[in-house]
Amino acid sequence: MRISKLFGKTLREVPADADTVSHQLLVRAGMVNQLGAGVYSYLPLAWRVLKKIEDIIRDEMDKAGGQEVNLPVLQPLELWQLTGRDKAFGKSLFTLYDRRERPLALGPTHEEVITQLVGRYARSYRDLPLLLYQIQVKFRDEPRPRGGLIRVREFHMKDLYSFDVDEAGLDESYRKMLQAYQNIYDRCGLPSMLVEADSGAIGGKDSNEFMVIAESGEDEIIYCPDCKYAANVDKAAGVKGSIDNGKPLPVEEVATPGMGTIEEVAGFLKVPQSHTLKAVFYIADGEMVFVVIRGDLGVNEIKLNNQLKAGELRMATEAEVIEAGIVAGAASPVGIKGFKVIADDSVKSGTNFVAGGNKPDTHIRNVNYPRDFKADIVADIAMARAGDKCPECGGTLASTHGIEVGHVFKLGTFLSEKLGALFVDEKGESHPTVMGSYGIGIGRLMAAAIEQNHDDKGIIWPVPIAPYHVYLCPLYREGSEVAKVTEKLYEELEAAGLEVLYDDREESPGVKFNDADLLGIPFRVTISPRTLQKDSVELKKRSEREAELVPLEEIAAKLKGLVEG
RNA sequence: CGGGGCGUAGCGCAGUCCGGUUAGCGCGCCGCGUUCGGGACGCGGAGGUCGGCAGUUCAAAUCUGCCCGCCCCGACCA
Repeated sequence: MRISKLFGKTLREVPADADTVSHQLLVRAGMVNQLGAGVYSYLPLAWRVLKKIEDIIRDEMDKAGGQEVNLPVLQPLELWQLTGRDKAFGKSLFTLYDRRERPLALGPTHEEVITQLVGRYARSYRDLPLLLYQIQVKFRDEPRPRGGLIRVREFHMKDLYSFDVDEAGLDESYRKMLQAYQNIYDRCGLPSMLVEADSGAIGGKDSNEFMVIAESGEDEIIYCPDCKYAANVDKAAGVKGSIDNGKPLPVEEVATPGMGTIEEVAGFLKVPQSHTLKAVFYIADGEMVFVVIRGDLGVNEIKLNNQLKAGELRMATEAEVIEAGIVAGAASPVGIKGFKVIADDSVKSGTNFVAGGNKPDTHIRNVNYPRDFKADIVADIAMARAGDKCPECGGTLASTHGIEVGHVFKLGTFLSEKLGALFVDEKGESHPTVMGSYGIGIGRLMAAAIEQNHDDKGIIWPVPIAPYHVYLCPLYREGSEVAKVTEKLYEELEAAGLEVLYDDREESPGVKFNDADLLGIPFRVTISPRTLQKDSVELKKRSEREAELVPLEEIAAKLKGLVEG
């Protein structure tokens, strides 16, 4: 490809509304253009990268036994109402009406469609297992698109769905997909991390995410440096450690004038925050919920809602708390009545806690569970943090940030039951298929690759997903052979099967080199009167500082070797 | 949806507070010439509903109201 003909233009200045590195570089390189919030056009260079990623994914899906299909984006809303997931997705579901006023959704994912489809065709255990996938556009009306391609409203996704006769089959399909995903990230040159995850709106039981570690990542990951344990903070279960406060003592009221927050109370009474219990209030589907947790810990709302299973969960406002007759600043589970009480299991981690007195300016010492208060539910609802102990090996947990580039779910049978994806077993009995679902965001993967591979000059593409292999860069001089030799070399390289971006513009060397760096093509070949004096060209890897001179007749073979790695 | 910021040429910005000539600057773009190993230079040129609508005024990019869009921080997810 000759740059003079390439659609797209590099920018010298950083676009004002991009502050994520990958976003800035994609725009500066002339690869993407924003149309609206979370909606982008992909120019030729970006599209080549996306296609390369897709090809790698396709290859791995096919190797794992997947069959590619293509499902409708336009889906009757009715189908979503059948599974109740129209509510789970809520406003993220793009809906529209056809000319007969019938409601439709733009597919945010395709479980409903494919489950119904499989129910029609796979009627026997002999038809299973099935692994069906597609690479196609998805629509999600995200509350807040951000970070360029990191989080968008229209995006390309590979989604695969597995259908098995039983749990053991699902486990096997799931295992195959984990391996295939690992292969995909490896082949894209991206180090990925497998973490435990919450299943969110998709639903289901086990769930894992693949993360690419990056500063700009939206997700916090809690992991153990000593073993394999790693989980999204939404899901992570840190061991909280116990608080040794001696044998349970009788409760004792203490005056705490003006002390409202845990910090103030603990400081005033000269006890660590971990020796206190705090009360936090939520509204779950309109009902006040009283949450108790050790003073040094934070509530993980996702874990909390996994206990409550509320449609809408939010913190109560101060007004709501007061209206409920709760003494803000000194609220306590001790003696409280008329609320659903959920306690974090940290209430069992020690003795003789300080808790609120349910009277203004009053706290109580020596509160012990379950002697002094009861809870409707006691479960882990705390936010795990670095420094907690690993639930697997007891090591000390650490935390980092990551970009979620893949998410897999063991769905089970709740969708196949609702949508009638049933099969008949050897005995002639009918059962719902056991499902799994597996997604990779293609554009996000590209953005993650840039986040992971760049420097202050631009992108540094891993070879397998680079838009072109070679940046052919002649430095013209009147009366020299450069133009002629370059044209010949261009043909030779292309004939050798290399993908060449040929900078045939009459620009100064600085402009060409800077564009080469910005675009991040892995190998730059410079031809100038100087190199031709030695019948050579200059070869520079984008990932390295130094260049080397390579004889003209060897360069094609050399590049071929480098690209094929 | 809550909080913060922004909207003037393809991109980056000034001008707006304090209304007043043909609305500027840099980059990029077009033409000619000189340059050429890390974003060269000269000369000439094209390009703008000042986000939109309404209002105030002799006069609005500038003041007022309403609306729209975009970015960032929080609750959601590939």
